[in-house]
Amino acid sequence: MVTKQFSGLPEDADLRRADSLAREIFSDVANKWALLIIEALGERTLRFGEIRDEVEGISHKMLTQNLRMLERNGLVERNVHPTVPPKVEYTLTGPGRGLRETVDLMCDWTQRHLRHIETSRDRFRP
Amino acid sequence: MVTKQFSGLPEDADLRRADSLAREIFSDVANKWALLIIEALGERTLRFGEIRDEVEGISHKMLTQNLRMLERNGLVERNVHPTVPPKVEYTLTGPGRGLRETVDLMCDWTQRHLRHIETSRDRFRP
DNA sequence: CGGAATCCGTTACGATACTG
DNA sequence: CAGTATCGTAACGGATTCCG
Repeated sequence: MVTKQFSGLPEDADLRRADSLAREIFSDVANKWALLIIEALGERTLRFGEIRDEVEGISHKMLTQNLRMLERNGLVERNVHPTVPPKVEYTLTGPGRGLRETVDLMCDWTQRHLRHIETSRDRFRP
Repeated sequence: MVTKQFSGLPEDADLRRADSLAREIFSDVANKWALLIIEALGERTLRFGEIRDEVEGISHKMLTQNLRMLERNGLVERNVHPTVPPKVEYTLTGPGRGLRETVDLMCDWTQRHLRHIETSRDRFRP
């Protein structure tokens, strides 16, 4: 994606734009908290507090921050119920579920290689 | 993966260990630079400088740092040729190539949703 | 050329407190 | 309950320099 080389020609202008957009999105999405939130949501609709309970170790602040980012990119849908106390629900959108599939695979990969990585770490001498 | 709830029973001890190990690995791997390096390597063997040229925007420091981390986790193999000037080559290991497949999918996903995300961003009012 | 170490500004992040 | 704001600290990350 990001590894293309461009000439100075004006025709490349939109290619450059697409490429830097791709990089932006990738940077947004390729981070620990975002991926764990997406994984936690899965096919379900969860409230703010429920996500916080699922994603262990995440702080209130990081959760809101990442949820806003995911919403901005159209990967999660935010539904506010005007009740008191407030109830806010989050759901993955179509594209969000698509991304989730790749995160699933990454989690599977992690599980499959726990042992290999553990022993590799033990062997590793800087 | 990370979303399990444990009781206080001693039998859960190794489950906890595996879980926290999984989290560690996930945190290592789910970051922008690591994934871009893995993507850049692909099936090829590349020298340090070649990777730096492929992964645009990465600094000398971030590259060495992430390569060390990937090596420690057994995802890349590092080969030093004792010449002068030195020549150091990096290749994905088996597990590394496995992870790369999931990164490929994530890159594909990014490309497929460029437009959707772009318009979602335009619409988004905080 | 690749790597380590240094300096230093920027961001990430947690803790806390306050609002509707 | 969810969100915003503020503050302090720790980690990130870039630029630079020196070494094999």
